[in-house]
Amino acid sequence: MPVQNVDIASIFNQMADLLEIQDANPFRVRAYRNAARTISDLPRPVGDMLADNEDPQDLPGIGKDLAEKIEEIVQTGRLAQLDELEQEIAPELSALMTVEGLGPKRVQALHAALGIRTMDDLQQAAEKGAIRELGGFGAKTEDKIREAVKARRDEPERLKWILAEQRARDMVAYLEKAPGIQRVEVAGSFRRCKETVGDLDLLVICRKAPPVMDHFTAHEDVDEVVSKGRTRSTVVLKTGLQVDVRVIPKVSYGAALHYFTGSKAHNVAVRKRAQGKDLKINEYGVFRGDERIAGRSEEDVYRAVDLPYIPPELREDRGEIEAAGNDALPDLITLEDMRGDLHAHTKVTDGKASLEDMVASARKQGYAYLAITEHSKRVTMAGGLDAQGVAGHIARIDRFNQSSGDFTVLKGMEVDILKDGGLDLPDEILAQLDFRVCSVHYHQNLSGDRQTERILKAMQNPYCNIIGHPTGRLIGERPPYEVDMQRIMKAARDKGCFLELNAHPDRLDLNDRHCRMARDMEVGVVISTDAHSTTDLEFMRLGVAQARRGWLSASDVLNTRSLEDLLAAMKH
DNA sequence: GCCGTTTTCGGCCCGACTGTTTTCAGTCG
Repeated sequence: MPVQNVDIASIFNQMADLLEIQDANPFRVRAYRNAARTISDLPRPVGDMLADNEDPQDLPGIGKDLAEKIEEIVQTGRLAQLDELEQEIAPELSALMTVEGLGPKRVQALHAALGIRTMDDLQQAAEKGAIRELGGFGAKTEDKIREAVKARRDEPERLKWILAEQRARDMVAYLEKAPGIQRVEVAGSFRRCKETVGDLDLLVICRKAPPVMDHFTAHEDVDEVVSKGRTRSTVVLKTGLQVDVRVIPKVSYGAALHYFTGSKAHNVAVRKRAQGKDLKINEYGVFRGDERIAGRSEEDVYRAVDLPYIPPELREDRGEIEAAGNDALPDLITLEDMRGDLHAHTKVTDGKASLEDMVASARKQGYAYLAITEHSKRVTMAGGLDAQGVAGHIARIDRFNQSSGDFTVLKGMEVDILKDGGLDLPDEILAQLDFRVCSVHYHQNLSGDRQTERILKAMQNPYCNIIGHPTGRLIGERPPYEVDMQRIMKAARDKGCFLELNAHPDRLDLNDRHCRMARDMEVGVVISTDAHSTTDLEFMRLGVAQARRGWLSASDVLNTRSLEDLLAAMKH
């Protein structure tokens, strides 16, 4: 089993945890954490990069030492220095730091004074009342630790973005009813449109803060008030979702929005840039000495450090600051750029709506075309079509298009990629369609090599236009297939095949890094919703958000083009 | 441990809230 990037990242994070407990140089600790983040952000396995003679030292935050450690991990699967460190410090201690309110110092203190190593030790000590006796700890801290250990057992998953959106809307509507409220905005990873959201960060402009804080913490769904201050409060809802509210003055609005939108890594990089110009950035503004020189809008903040506005979706410290500095930010795709949807089902197979209703919904989206891509016969559970079924499908759409005016329904199929890489319908049938989306549905747990070969084989077929949901992952439920995306993309580019960004909220597959990779490798992307109902077509906005996170412009995405250009591009 | 448009050494982002501290350390984001 080759070493995955997550394995390297996890070893570096473990190093950071243990060094931190050991009270090592905090910047050294940070170096390990930064490296872990860099590695897990990479679109392809580090092992492959090494095999291709790429130097890890070219990566940001990776120097000579860490590059050697990476090589060691790739070759041996372990890091000798971590093994040594684990002789000095009990490795289980790092897990204790995941308890809310426990950081390296307290974990070390608990270990030294009470011999606490495991979560069970911690719980027992808290129940016995042993912790409150320790210097620096008290009754309240002990209570919090006891509660935190308990709460940790059923820690909530990160919410899919679309669910976070619902919660955010509810909370914004509630806060808008607070006395003296002037403006409420959602920041954080939600605003950056990350595929999952861990907590909600809400910013508030109001006349007086205390009544807003009272209103907020009195919400009927609040399970626990974690903290409540003059300008900042945190609660946990009964659903387990954490919500932070911060009250900010108007003159600081832009600086605060920037600050609380993050990502943390992006903010650190921007503040560092500010330092170089003798400026200081915090959530209240941009300061030269004591003088506030910017902060009312985010544009002001960026302008103060000589940068153009950077859209939230790009703020991950993945090169956007450098690109902005060089005036090389991508002109990001928008929902308005989309001219049609290329993956949808009707009730002929497993969809819920008729062709007519799907078209009506697509027209409402402002589209010029919609592809109906029914399942093929192998997907029996969905009532997939055989050759005869496809003939009926084609006839139905031809008939519909005769009276559809300026709107066109495209004849597509979602063709199953069989275990051996063959397609689930004969070529002479496939030839009668406008285009084909080819997807893996079964045998999802083949080895990485076999899965990759399978998809490459499918792409050999001249009728394969689009690879549907290329990694098969279901967010939070099913991991991606083990495919070598580098090879898939290379082949897609060579064969003029497109990769789907499936916009369904459970999938969002390609992910953001894959989109970025497609852009860099000049592979065409389509954004499709895989709609099974009329309302599913609205998932397009999630797909577009993901594409923006992956730096895609309209020109990178096939279904921003006119029908003529689209069909021409499919012929290869 | 990384890094360099004043640097190969000496820096490394910044502030709110809490609890136990009587002036601040720890944690968090």
